[in-house]
Amino acid sequence: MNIRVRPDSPVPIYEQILTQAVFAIANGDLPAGELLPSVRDLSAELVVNPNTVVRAYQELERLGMIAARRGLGMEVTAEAAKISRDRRKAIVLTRIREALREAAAAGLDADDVCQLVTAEWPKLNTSRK
Amino acid sequence: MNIRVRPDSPVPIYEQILTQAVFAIANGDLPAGELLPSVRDLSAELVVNPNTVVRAYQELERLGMIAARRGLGMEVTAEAAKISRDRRKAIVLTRIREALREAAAAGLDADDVCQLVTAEWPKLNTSRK
Amino acid sequence: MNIRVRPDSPVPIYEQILTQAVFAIANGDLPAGELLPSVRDLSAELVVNPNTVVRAYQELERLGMIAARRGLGMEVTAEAAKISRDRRKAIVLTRIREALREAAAAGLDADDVCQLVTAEWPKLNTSRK
Amino acid sequence: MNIRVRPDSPVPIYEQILTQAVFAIANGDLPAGELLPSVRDLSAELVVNPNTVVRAYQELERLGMIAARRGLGMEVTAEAAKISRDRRKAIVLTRIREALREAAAAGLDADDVCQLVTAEWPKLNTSRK
DNA sequence: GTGGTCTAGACCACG
DNA sequence: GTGGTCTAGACCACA
Repeated sequence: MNIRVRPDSPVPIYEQILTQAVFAIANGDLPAGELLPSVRDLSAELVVNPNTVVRAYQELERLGMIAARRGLGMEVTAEAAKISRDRRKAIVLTRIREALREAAAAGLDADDVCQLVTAEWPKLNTSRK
Repeated sequence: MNIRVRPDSPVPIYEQILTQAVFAIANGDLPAGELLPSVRDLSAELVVNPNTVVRAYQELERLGMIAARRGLGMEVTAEAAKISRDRRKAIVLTRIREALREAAAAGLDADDVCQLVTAEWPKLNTSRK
Repeated sequence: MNIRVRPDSPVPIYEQILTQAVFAIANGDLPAGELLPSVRDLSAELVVNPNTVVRAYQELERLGMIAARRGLGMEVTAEAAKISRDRRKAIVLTRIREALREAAAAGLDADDVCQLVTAEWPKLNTSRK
Repeated sequence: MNIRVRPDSPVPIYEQILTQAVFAIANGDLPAGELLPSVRDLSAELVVNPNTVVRAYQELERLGMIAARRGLGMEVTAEAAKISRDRRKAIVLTRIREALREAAAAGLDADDVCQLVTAEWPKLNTSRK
């Protein structure tokens, strides 16, 4: 899964796991039918309490992206890819709206923001190719 | 002050007050020497716990933007304008960077984001004219 | 709230709390704007671990029936009544479908089931008036 | 045996096998003296863990409906027909009582439920003709 | 005071 | 082995 967790981040660990799993599914790294790493394995790998992983998995299950196969583990569902892409889009839209609201309150206009965006973009060290 | 608080926002109420005060000072709405409304008055106006206002004021004091005038109240300092503009810039930059990081993780590029910005901008119902 | 929990029931405690809260809201016992008992109070009253109550509350929050008021507690939302009634209906439909499927597998027909229903109904000691 | 298993059902797989075996015996599809399919064969046919079939068979044995014939397999007992009919009745009654209890809690009355039953019945895609 | 998160460790049903 | 539930108790931010 290649999930990495920053325990000192303000964003909850279970949410970090959740988000990275959503993106992994959206990217096709976790195809439908694949079994997720077991709660115990992943918690050991991330050096995190099993319950924290459980919570992330439960959220994924609630979103319909994974389903429990009793005695086997959690399986990526057929609809997971679509759901994950929708959710990813929603996450981005929400964050951008929040940022815009604050930018507007700061007295910036749309052009200012676009300039900021194009200026800041290259500074991001993302995993994009 | 014309501060408006959204109690159901994910951002803490004290931080909403803080941010709007910073912006008000940066815009010149609160010139140096001006007295802030008393904790009691503002908390009553915002229908908010007085402790919440106290915390916002403490933060402003810590930032050097207001100072206590014994027996009178909290006064906007001479350096407040400069400090507030720096901080305003930092706040907006931070938020935008966060949004960009997630947008990049979702596979968008700079153009996509600018399109989003210009599309979303008019939908904001801010207090700007 | 008048919630009662049977710790030895096969249905999870958090789900018992959840279901009874849903019904309480649907019945109007918990009007919109009302604050739920605090996690600590309810857990003490039910002689149950606070986390168990937390889980039930989180589920209610996810359903949009309650919302956290920071520092105050959990508040019944305006839409809670409608949501709870919908959910209550869905719960009943699901259970009846499951029972019917088994009844059909047992070789009963619709008339047999209706006879069973009218025969069993008076034996229920419910809280209905 | 014509047993069909739904792995994603909330009811445990071993219990699905058990119930359907009980019903098969009650219907006379499995007369006394008949040999059940071997654990190995049935688990292969149902694409299910052999231990799951073992557990279902153990339960049937515990109920006195089948008995081990050393070297041959599991045989339907003489008393199986009577036992199975009693149990079938109990199973259906239990499920219906559970559904009724919830329907009552939701404020429905006996007529409402009967209407639901006759409305839902044709929608079942059972193996019945 | 409130809820939110996390850890540690237990027991259970299921396969 | 798997996940599901529960307990006990800790620390934090917020009001």
